[in-house]
Amino acid sequence: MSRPTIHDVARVAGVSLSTVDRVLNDRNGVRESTQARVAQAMLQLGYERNLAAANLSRRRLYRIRFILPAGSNAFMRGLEARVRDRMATAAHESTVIEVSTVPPFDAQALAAELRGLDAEEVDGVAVVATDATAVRIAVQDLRDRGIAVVTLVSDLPSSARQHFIGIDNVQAGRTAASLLGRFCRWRSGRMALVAGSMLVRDHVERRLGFEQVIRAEFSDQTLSTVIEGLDDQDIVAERLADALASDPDIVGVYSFGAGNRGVARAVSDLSVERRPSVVVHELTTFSRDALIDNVFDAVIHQDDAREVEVAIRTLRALADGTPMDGAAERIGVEVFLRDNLP
Amino acid sequence: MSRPTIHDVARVAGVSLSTVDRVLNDRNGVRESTQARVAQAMLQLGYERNLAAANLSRRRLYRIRFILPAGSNAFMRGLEARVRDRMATAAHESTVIEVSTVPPFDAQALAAELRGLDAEEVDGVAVVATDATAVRIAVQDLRDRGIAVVTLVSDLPSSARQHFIGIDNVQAGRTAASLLGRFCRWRSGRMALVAGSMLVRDHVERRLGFEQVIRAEFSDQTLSTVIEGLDDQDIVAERLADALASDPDIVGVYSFGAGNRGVARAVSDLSVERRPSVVVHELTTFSRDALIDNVFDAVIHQDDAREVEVAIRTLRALADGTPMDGAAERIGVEVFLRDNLP
DNA sequence: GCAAAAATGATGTACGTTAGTCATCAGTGA
DNA sequence: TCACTGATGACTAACGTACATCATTTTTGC
Repeated sequence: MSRPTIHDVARVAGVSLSTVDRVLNDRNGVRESTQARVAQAMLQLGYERNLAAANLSRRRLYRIRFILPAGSNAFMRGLEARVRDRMATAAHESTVIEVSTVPPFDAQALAAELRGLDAEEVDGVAVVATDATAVRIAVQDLRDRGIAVVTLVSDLPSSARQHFIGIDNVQAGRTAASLLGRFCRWRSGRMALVAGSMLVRDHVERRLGFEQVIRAEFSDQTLSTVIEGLDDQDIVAERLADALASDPDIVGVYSFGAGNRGVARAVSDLSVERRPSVVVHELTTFSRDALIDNVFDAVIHQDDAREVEVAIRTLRALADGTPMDGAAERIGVEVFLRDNLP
Repeated sequence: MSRPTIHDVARVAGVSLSTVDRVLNDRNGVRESTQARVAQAMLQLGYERNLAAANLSRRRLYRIRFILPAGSNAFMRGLEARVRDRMATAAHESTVIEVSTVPPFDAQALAAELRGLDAEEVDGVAVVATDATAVRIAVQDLRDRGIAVVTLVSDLPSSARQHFIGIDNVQAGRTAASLLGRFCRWRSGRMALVAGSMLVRDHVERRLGFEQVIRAEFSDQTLSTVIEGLDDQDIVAERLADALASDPDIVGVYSFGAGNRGVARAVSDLSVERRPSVVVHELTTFSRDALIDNVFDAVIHQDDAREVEVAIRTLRALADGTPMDGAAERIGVEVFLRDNLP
């Protein structure tokens, strides 16, 4: 009828409740042979521990820490807002969420923050990683101290982090190229790229993916040099406007850093026939409006609320030792046009 | 420190545990004035009942029934598979999922199935609705008997269902047009539409959305008459091939019913220069491969696994009387190109 | 075959809530 | 003043698990 309990396991294995408990929470002092008998009984009954009851009994709290870069980056501030939104409902699921911010692009500061975490106070960490050896070491150290670690938005490859929750930026760049290539298939010309800073790994990957696809699939399009906008809308506006003025063959623009406002300004000065197709990153109130006004053609997006949700679920599962369905929790590269806006 | 319990509420309100319990589970026999005192104490403490403990105590089971159309429709069979995938893990969350299928497009059969549901056996129903008055009445009847109802994939507007979980098909059609319009912006011509059966509400809506956007935004494109493929790949292949042969101006194809294999066959016979841009619905192993082979340009998709997940969460929340975050649970119109495939 | 050590059992309390029984008390109408 | 009703409190067992303590049994080493 209903699910078997430890009582059933004890009965079937012919041992006492205490022994089942000892096996289940692997305390010492149980003979191998009886352990096997208990395990066998569990298997036979299909016993699975009732997590709700267990957590109630041991007053378990999942203590999760988000570590995000400080600063004015709109995406990060949005992400932080999503985390804070989630804190209230997390309480109902006996999880406590804390957020801390560290100076952006500062590996030492991040590593120090990670080192400061205490296993007595934190079960798991979701961190927007800065790619550096100091950080890798700090992550390994956290794991050694029994703290679960997932990277969020920016990965830290070949480190001890247990999962990465974010989009594949090469794929994002490829997707942008796939869109722009099709948008401009029947009027070949040049594609302009607007980067934030090419020092950021994510941006390098996006560019890489973009160029891969343009070269392989849309070889009648050429690539112009990359405009570095430094994530500043005024610089973006100026440099992109210059490029568009001096090169009338630009038929597509892919901007993969911040500074969407600058892109919009540069583009909307042009007459409609001369306007390039434009693909940018991150859906915000601004980029949304720009889509509706037909200034942008498409926006590549990652769902920050979902990333937060998945991070929490993943860290809880890691704390419980529960398996996770990786496929279901995957964060995809989303495409928004003016007509499928949420 | 930790969350307040009913004990705290009792102490603050100056009443016994029993009385708090009476108020909480609104049993009768509590004076208005004391009810108010208890309510006040809860407010003051920010008390929120521990659902896990409550459910443990009352051995609550969430019993959820999915009702899907039978038949060979690939999307529905995929959906059913997702539901069955979810059944195992649902057990850990004290929810029991059942599935039943009814003859497709048969309002009477669906209504009868709904009528047969007993509130003693089911807490909530997720139903792929067939749009008919008999079904509306049956839904109202379910609600009257205290059973929660959500519609899945196909809505039943102006009925008593509490939520709709699925995509907006007008939006899906608009999105397809937005894509195809941009894909073909620099070579105007004719857009071919391939429907399943125009008797299905979803298909009507998709066509509507598509035509809206083409007319309003891409007025240099014309629309050819709709090809009815009857969700049969052979018919689709034949009729679409005919249309393409007789009308060399077809630059775009939007297929919004089943029969993707037929579309692929008709299109891939053409030389590359004459090939139209193609947008179809639903990501499957087949449409996935067709994207990779550049036979299809884009696939409009709804995430069935997510729909199942959201349906379960929604029905549980309805059973608990817990509020739901509608925005977070929204099902969006997804766009897949060959480069952002999962 | 004995003592020591290891393994197991028995039992109780707790987690926060539900749900029941029974006793008590204040207020009501007659 | 009596009997009655409605409101309230006190107490208990349960849900499935964790964890601690102490008693008892079995196994080991010699």
